[in-house]
Amino acid sequence: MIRVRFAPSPTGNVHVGSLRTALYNYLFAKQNKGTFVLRLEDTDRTRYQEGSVENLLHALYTTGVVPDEGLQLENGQPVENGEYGPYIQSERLSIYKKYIQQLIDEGKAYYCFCSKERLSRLRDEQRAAGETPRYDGHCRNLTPEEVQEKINNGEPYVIRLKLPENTDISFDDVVRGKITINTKEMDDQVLIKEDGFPTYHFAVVIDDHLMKITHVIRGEEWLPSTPKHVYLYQCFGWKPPVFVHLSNILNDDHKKLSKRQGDVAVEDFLKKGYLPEALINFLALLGWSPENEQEIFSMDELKQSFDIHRISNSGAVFDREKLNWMNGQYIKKASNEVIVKGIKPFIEKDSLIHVPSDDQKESWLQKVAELLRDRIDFFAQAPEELEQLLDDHYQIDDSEEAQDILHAETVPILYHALESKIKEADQWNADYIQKDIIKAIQKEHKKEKIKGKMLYMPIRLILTGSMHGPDLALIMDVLGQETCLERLHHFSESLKEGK
RNA sequence: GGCCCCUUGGUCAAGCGGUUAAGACAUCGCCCUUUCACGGCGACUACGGGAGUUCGAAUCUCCCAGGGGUCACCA
Repeated sequence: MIRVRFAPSPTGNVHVGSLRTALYNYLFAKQNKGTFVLRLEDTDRTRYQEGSVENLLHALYTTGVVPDEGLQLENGQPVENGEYGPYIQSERLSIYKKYIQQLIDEGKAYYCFCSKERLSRLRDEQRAAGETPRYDGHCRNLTPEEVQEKINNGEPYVIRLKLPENTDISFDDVVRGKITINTKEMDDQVLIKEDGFPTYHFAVVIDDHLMKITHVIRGEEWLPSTPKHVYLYQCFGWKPPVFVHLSNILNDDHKKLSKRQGDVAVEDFLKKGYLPEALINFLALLGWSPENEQEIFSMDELKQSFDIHRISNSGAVFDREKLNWMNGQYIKKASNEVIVKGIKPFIEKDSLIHVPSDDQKESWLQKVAELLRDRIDFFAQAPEELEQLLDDHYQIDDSEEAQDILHAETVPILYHALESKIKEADQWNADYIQKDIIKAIQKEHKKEKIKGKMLYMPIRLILTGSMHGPDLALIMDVLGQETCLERLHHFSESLKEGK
């Protein structure tokens, strides 16, 4: 039975890199009918940030990376479910206590009373001497009596792992292969901190074992410390899990993806109007590739195709352009409801866009959604795409080409025809506008040769101010009968003033 | 600096000893179209360097270079 886990710290928003790690765990579990556990690693109380658990759960649930066990959401509230709990490390202190005692009794861990000041001085000296900073083993060989005395005196202490000297420790990583590191290169890692909390290195081993985790899929920053974890498994006589270390997601400059260069939190992308499905699809392909050439994957398809053996071993640059393209693909295929829901808040927030009153709002939004679906990559782009069309203070393109079109001799004829057609229109929809207004004008003015570019372009310029834009009938529909007339008159006024 | 990992076009990447070295994004061009967008077609660009092994190497080995990660009582 496959059991995997995602074990973040509650230190803020969920990074897209973390989401990818969670996703890979989730996909691997699902395709093997396994269990995806969510555990909270909150052993550093100083870094805890209010609201991060809610944020975490929200990100996971809206993207569909839903845990089967551990921390879950029920009626909008975080709860813990499962038989291997608690799933929050700060609630497991007594468990760690039991296992650390075993290590001490067996001489595999020891008390250390060195002050942080001494340690820091030691590191500085070592660094200055060009050495790798390491603990010098000062407290490694204290007698039980000495230890007891110091404890009785109330001296603060930590508990360190007693590493064997000059011993190779190896393990197999699914994406990297066999990795061997000698204990000479390792430190007597602190297992229990002065405050009694375990460090990550200790808690992760105890919890993964107790929770029967079979595969540890995590970021590559853990690769160098994995031998410590492997050694701990050996100390307890436990079978280590299979390790899968994922390469980092990088910025354009090939540094670790960071806040400096734009959004990195899942929430940021959701807020900008990226679809969760698209984000998941994009992240899945960032570091994993399918056997065939498929690009667009639903979550179900990912569950089918995902393969931990096809995870790539080099860092991947987070290409926002490609994310945009992919999200655009999802928007094109989305239902009108999804698009309306997505664009609505952005449009309502934009003061330049005149949104019709409530009774017409919904149908208007439907039309706008149809107009935008092929034109935006994510919903936050909706306003800028609409502004040039719907802003009351729009300016008519003053380029030579545009002005030439507007001053063609057929324009006055076209103007009057258009005005009367709009006035007498007894209905208003794209179909009617196309057939009974635009095409009708073309038919009725064959002899003046009002057709093609000289038909569409002046109307477009007069009504939108721009030579570019969506299908004319669609725009006029969205603009509305009244606004079209207003703009028509506004144009004729400006013409009179200009002359 | 020590240790570990990585290295195919600008980006994501396929490739597992013999290929014209896929595909996608981006870029550019053409087509479609009233315009823009969408879509279609096409072009452009890649095996970090050097030694081996081999009849043959992007694929195997070694060295070098570059990049990244890590060296906390943070995860």
